Amino acid sequence: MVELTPRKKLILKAIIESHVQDGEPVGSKHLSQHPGLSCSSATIRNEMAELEAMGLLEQPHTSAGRVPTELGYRYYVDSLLENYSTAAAEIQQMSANLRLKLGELDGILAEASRMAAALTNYPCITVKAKPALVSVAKFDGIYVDEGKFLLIMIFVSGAVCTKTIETVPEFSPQDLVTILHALNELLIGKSANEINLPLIVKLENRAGKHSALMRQLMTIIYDTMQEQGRSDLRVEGVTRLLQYPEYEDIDELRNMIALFEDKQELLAAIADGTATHDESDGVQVLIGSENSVKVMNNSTLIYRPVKRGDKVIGAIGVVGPRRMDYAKVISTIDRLTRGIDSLLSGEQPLPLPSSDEDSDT
Amino acid sequence: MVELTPRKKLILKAIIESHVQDGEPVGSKHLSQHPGLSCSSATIRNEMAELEAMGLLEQPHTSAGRVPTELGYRYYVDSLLENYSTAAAEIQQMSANLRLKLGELDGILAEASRMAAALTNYPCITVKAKPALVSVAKFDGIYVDEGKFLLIMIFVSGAVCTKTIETVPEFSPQDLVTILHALNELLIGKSANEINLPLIVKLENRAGKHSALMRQLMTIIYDTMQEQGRSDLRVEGVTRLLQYPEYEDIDELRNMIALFEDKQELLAAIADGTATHDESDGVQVLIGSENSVKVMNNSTLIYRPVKRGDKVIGAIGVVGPRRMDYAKVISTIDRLTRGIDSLLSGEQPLPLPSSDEDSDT
DNA sequence: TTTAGCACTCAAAGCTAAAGAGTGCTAAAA
DNA sequence: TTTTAGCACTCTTTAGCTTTGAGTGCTAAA
Repeated sequence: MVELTPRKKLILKAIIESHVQDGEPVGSKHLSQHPGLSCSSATIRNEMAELEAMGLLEQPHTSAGRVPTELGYRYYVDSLLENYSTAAAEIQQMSANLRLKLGELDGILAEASRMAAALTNYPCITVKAKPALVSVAKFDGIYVDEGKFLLIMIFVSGAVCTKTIETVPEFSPQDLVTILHALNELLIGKSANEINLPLIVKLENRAGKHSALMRQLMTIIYDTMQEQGRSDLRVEGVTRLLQYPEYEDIDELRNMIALFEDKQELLAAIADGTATHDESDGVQVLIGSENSVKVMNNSTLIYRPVKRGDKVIGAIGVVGPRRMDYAKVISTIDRLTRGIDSLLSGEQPLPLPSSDEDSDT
Repeated sequence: MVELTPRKKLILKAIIESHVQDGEPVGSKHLSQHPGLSCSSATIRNEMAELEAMGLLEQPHTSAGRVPTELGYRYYVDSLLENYSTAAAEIQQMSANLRLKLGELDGILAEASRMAAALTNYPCITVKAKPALVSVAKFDGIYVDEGKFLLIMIFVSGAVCTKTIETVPEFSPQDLVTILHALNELLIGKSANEINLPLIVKLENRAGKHSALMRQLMTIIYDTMQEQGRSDLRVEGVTRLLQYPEYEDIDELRNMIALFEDKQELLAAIADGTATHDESDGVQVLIGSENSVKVMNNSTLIYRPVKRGDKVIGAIGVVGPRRMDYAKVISTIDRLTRGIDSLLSGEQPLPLPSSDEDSDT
């Protein structure tokens, strides 16, 4: 993209910011009152015509003002948008909640999702990456009550899962020890699809009179392992879309929601974006058709991977209309995910880089 | 409500069922073709006029067909609706999932909610009642890894909660034993608001060099107890409302969603309904203004309490337009909640009463 | 290079007329 | 006494038409 003259930059920026605020096309007269632009509407019309010729603006129809194109937004995000900063206080306050959830990735992602949605006022999506390999490092158990115990699975990934199991009252603490012994001896290090019939039979034999319980446990363990191994995508706060006139058309809304429910496509879009766009470390901004999903041609997806050490273990992002408050969203996602990165790496305080004057909420 | 003549009953039923299906007002001509009604449209017009005089029907405007009033639906549900029955197979199949979640009330409700929403195609709400008293019966723990352990809280209600705690690597299994000892000695049987400063100080002293950890644990334990003690309302599948033309008006939809997000009002409505309506054991049907929430004047709320033994521990319900497939929804909620009742009481198989010819889906 | 002026375009809003669905009433038929 | 056919009437919906006004592009002068 060629350099623009300073005035063109100013005009483009003003148009985008005005449009982001009220969603209306921006006319030359309105723009001529912008402080910092001391020229007549006619001059601005000329400039706008040129910006349109470059593909940065467009008109919904001849007698309307200008609206940024996808390319316009892209230029804005890449070249015109500096020093975004969020209300650091908000994040800091909420990060306390995050730290409480430490140790459970699911919990962290869920909490972060809620935070991101609340801060940006757009629906938030979280992705949990598929772990390379799922197997249990250790089984443990706690006898709770007559015939009721807690099965604890500690995975090699460090994740911990617990399931409450209810069985017959005759089931004794000693029986639990026996069963845990068997599980630890035969299932450690096995992946879900290595659990085959001979293995199950062997385990049932070890369980003696509680072989029925053992079979039930196998189902539960198998399901839990499957669940651990699945990549997972969640959407939080879909209903926030209702606020934006872009989705007042009920069909647009329905399409979007169908997309959220399908999940596969969204996952693909994110994988896509991560692969193709610049350094896959920073915040990714996919505007309109830049992401491959047709339904999202009028929407923007902004997200950033979450890492533990240097391994990507998920992503957190936000979906909204193309007309989006990019500064705010990018900054929020950036802070939030960086905060999680460092939490996960064990650094204690959530870092709040640089000095912060709050942006508007 | 006075008895209607058989023909009037037939007409009312036909009108409601036709209207439920397509949402359009029903005209006399259309109705005269109904098999079972062998009279002219003029006769039907006379009957309809009388039904309207009784307050069972109304006209959106002079030149439109008739639409059931709230009272009309009420009469239909009370007097005209017999032998509803669901696709039993569907429920049976899904009940397997339910049984897997046994032991965690939250899990059961969540699963049931998903089932109800899927079966009826309306948003489903679940309520967890506020338990009379929350206190921990026993603390337990499992040392997972260097400085990482699982804290297990067994509540007197039988609920079990686990939290993964990450602390300093120096933290040894022996330290865990010490801490559990202290917790069990000082916190058993205490309710959340009995945890005061002297108690905390005592606990921190017991923790020795890990007093910071102990303080962190107190926060977590306190929060968990609070959470256990809260009554809780969740809504699943809000977006299903989009299917129904009643909510095509975006404001109607917004109001509804705001209602779901507020929760207090909905809780009140349910408490209300349980208190005022017939035997509080069966399925409750609150049509339009019968529930006190103004926003729901055009909607219906159908729910039934869930019990363990004879104690109400929650409720599961469905929200949709007044024009609702009452037969199907009532039957689904009834089966589902009865199934859960008996699961919770420890009876093994999910009972599927009576012979079932499937109704349409 | 900038600006004022002016003719032109086109969506949005309002207005009118025609179409159509459904009713209530009356009078005749069963 | 009940049912039915006929008819005038009401009122929404739809389509087409006009008006309004915002915003533009172009031209010519500053």
